[in-house]
Amino acid sequence: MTELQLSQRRKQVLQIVIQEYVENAQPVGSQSIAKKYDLGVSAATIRNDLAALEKAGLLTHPHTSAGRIPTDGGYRYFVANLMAHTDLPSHERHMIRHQFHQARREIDQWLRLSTAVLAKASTGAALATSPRSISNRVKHLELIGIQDTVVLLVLVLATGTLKQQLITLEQPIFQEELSRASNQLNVEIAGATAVDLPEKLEGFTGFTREVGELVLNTLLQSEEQITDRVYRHGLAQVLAEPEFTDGPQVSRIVQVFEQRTLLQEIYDDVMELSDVQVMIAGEGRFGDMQDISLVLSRYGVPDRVSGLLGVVGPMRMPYGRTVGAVRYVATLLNELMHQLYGPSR
Amino acid sequence: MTELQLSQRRKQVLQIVIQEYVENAQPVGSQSIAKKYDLGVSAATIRNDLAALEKAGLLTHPHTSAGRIPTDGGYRYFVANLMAHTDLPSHERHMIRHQFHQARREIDQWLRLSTAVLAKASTGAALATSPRSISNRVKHLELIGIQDTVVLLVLVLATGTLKQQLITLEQPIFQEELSRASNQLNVEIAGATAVDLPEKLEGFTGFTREVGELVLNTLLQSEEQITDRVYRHGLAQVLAEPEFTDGPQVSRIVQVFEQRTLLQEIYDDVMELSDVQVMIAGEGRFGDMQDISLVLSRYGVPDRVSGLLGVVGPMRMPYGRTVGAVRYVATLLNELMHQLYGPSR
DNA sequence: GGCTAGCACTCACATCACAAGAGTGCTAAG
DNA sequence: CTTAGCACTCTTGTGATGTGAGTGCTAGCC
Repeated sequence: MTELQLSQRRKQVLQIVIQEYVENAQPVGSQSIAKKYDLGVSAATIRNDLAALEKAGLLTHPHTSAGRIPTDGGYRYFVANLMAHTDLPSHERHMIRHQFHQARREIDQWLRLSTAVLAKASTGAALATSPRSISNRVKHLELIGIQDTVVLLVLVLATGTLKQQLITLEQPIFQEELSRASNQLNVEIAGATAVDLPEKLEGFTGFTREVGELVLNTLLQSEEQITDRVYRHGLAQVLAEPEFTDGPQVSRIVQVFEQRTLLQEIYDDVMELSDVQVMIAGEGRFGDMQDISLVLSRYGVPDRVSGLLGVVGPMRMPYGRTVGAVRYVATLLNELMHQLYGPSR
Repeated sequence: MTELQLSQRRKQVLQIVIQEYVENAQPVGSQSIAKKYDLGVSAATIRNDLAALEKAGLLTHPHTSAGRIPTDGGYRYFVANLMAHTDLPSHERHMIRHQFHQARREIDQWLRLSTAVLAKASTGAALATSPRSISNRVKHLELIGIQDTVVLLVLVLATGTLKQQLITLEQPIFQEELSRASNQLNVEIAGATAVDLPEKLEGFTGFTREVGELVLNTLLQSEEQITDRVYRHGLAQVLAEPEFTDGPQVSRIVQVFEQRTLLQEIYDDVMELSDVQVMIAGEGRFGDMQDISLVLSRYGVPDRVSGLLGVVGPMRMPYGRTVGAVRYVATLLNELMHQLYGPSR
């Protein structure tokens, strides 16, 4: 976006329009601004400002004789230049931190809690993906007979993630045989990454080799796939917002909320930037996201694990507060994850 | 419900009203019935029948001069006495079976697929819980150091389910020590149930004992909690139904769909019966489920594992088809689970 | 040039009246 | 028990009409 030159007052007017509209979901007119805010100028002047802001593409009006509402461009300008960086109030922060420290020390719990907290702190619906490992290493594997011809392969990765995979056999294998295979493999492939693994497997044949290949596959998959799990919370809340009274709108946001593929696509974008990212109406790059905004952040430990965390809501959203909430929860998660996956080992 | 005595024709009329209303979501009047279906009687007669059915509490009309629509009682009568037990058409069955056999052999995959398939085969939104084990046994445990003072406890249950739990320590423990503890415990507690375990732990002290207690807790929890995971699919689809054009309706069904607690409550009910169960408008026992129906089934292996599977939708639902779909998917899951958790071991 | 006051104009929205139509309930007769 | 007939009810759609918020523009003022 080319940087727009706006007079101080016009910036202020834009800010007021957005603030009022976010609050009341009602187009805002020149008079109500003049009356409520003392800008030292008359309604007529504000009217000129509004017209100018509209010409600049930051506002529209739904019909000739209605007040102004922000366009997606208007929100973008606001977020980029005008938005007050509001952190969550400290008592909320403390409450959230407390909740996290009360939770059992499990990633699953943390992420569930994260979405719950985020949904509560924002007006939107919260999303989180389970963390994906970066250049993961095999730490340990275990083969466990479940049925005569069914074996469970449990794979522990260096990041502490578990992967499981069932193997069906042509003929029964005894537990001793399984143990032998797993011991062999454990010695050989401990610490291996997806890159190292293939050559380390060369010596093996038969069942052991087969298991090794499976390990490799799982490893590769865990790095490619965005995640095996998406946490969601608070859809009901966001559907209560006035913009979602008509059908098409509802199905749009529900689809954004439910579709894994979208997250998959957005993932890399968010990973590039370290700060919270605001995506308004799909930023033109993503499908049908009219009137829908995302506030997303990466979380995790650099070069070890990372996931996606954020809020889906209507474009008319309290961005300051939402960004603050997402940032805070992401920071908290970072801290917690750091304790686990910390500096090294 | 006390058994109602209805003439053959009145049953037929009820059936027609339900069928038409399910199809068109429009109140159905006496004339349209007389014209479309050849009952050998005139519209006036049908009018009398409709009035009688209304008196019996099976139908209502939204206002004086509209056609009739079924009440919840009407649907219940229909499901109990009139509904044709329609299995899914065989080509659909084959397609579904095919999809299942293509999926990787993992419970997670199966359940994900189940909800996708169910949503597609019904007009509702599909739900499934991950299976819960009944009187589970410990098969194997593993202690893995993640950080100096962070240990991951991996627990494999006899059913092949994995449980993980992080343990934070006061002071570092070396991997040898961990291995020693896990070996000891493995020997002692393999095959133990939540009932046996306490006495087996008596001999242990210190860290080993601590881990043992954790295992016990996890075991207990896995039998109490409904499940750690709920699979969902197809909310967008069900929200497209005409009954969900207004706000309160939407939030009702979204809540039913999202809330874990409801499933928790219903769980035991469904477990008692072996067949598919239809729950119309909460059957009076469950909260605010006006105009919402559930079609649920148990799945799993008797006395080993079991979970919940079903569809959430509007009361105006093609029950025959939906029941058929749920039953078929449940049967399929049963087969698959049987292969895993089969007769014994 | 920027600001202000005044004023005509526009357009959504609410209200009312009115007609059309679907469907009922009732009555009386077969 | 069934049927035909008919008055009655109530939703739905349409058009007319008024109201009001808000705009856009012009002319004058600092």
